[in-house]
Amino acid sequence: MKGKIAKVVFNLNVDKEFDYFIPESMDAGEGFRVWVEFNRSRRIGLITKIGKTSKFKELKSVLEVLDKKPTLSKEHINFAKKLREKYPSAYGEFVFMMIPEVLRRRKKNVEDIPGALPFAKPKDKNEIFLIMAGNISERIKVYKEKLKDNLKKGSVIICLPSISYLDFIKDSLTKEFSADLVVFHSYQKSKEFLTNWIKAKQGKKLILGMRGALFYYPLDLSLVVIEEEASPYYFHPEKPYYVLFDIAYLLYKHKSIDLILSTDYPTLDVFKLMTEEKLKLRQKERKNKPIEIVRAKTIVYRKQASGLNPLIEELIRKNLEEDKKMIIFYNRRGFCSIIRCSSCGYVYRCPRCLSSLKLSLKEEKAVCMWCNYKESVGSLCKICNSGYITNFGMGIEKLERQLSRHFSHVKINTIEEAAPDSRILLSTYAVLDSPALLKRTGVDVGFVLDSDYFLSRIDFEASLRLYIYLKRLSFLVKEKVCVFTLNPGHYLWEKINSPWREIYEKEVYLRKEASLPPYIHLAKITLRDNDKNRLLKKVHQLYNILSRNDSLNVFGPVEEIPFKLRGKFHYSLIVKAENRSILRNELKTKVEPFRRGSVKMAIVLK
DNA sequence: AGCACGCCGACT
DNA sequence: GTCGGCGTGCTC
Repeated sequence: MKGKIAKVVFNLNVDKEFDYFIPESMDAGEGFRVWVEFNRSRRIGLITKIGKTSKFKELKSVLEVLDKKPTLSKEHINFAKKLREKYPSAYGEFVFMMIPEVLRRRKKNVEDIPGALPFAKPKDKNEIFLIMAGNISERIKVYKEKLKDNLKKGSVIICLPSISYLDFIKDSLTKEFSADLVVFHSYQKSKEFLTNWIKAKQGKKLILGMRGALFYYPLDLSLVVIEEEASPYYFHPEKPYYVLFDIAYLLYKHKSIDLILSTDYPTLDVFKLMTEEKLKLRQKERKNKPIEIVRAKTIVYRKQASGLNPLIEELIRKNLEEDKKMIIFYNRRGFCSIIRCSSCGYVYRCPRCLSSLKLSLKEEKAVCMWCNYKESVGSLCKICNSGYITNFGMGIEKLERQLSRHFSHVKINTIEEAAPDSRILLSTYAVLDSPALLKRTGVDVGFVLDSDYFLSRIDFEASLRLYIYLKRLSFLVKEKVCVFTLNPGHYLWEKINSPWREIYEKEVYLRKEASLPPYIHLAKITLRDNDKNRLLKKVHQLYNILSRNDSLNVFGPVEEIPFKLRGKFHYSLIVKAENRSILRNELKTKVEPFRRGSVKMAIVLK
């Protein structure tokens, strides 16, 4: 067929362009959204290309052109194509990632989409910087000048791990920058988001957003900053999967932008880039306080009596005498780990997650730590009605109570309830993911009671994560950190107070020896479904399909933690490959077609 | 993503 | 026989 032919993509898991005939009367080109008939229904497509011929004999006509000016520029369409080549998702899915939600689905005309900006002039030289300092304010000081320079030339995007960082960074930047600020986040109303998107297109903007913001980059983009570069939020496990750093790196390569990775401690991948001299390090001196490793025979409990470990008790007493303020880390929320009837043995479990419920004293209820299901617990068993409900295991609320008994003259609280006169605070590790709260409360000494919680996990990233947590803590305390461990021979402890590079070098060496990222590529595929047998059948099928490829190493299936969440069971397969494009092709051709029926899938790429 | 088509086991 | 779940293929 001949005439003016539009190559159209859809927001579907179909990695193809479809040809449509553009009637003479219509004005449409690359980047325009169109309303077309597709497989017995009507939907929005986006024109990626205009052609003169099609190998199809009968083409359907474009029903309506939805834009007066292109929604996406040619550059954006090409960028979607690059992403398609890198990741297993479809062309159209990436194309539609780049336009706001309102323009994706509804048949909605937008009158005032401004025309595309001209291409930004490629820079003569562009660079990657790794900025390392203990907190965001310090890091902003380091890259502030770079930010100003780049804003003179074009737009800058700062990516944040989560919305909790937004207000802080907005405040600290607006004081210093007169540039127009645009904020993107997924809680914005669609109309507001669209307005911001249009505003960002006009150029020379300072754009703040989460991981998704990079997909909406303006054509004059000059610099991308990734704040908290090591945050797990930057690995997007749902469709379309991507790793934020990869996308920023693609922009660095093909668009010649500058890239700033800002963090207290980097991912191992970024460290590897550093050793290969592919980036420049700007490091601010940090005064980390010493970390002491204390060998413990039992943690928290004394073997027999239900009392505190005498070692810990003694340390706390000593520090109280010296008028020190302390924080104690113990990674179990709630009061206990199991609630059981001592008469019939019934254990309170979450009906949706299969996990045992924990007692929460504040709410006087049994709570599921995974899905927040709550249930009242009386003093009598709800099954046999004959008695004693007892609880087992240690949670921070129980620890708080025990400490209060031992040291009744001082104020002891969890960190969320910290008061100015609290002498001992209790916390889980979660607070170290955004340590602002900890910084505000200010403590002298930190105790880490269950470091082994991390070291015993079958997770190749767990020990580096523990290292980062401990270092963060040692940066925030005024005096020192005491870490209790049952495992004093662990390699982490040898160099815990050495310069950070040494532990990273050791970790890199171990990863190389064990064939783990960043030396190989890894995908963790998690399947979920409410029918356990159907799910198991599926996951074994997938295992068999993937095992046939000799260039892949497939492990599993393993039960995820939590195994059952909100009624859905979770199984994972780990796939390792030396070659990234082989892995990508297998995910695209073997794993993606598997995404059918009720079984749902998430993939984390490393 | 939807939707049709076709295969196979269950059941009035 | 025929109803329905589910695997497979297709959409310009």
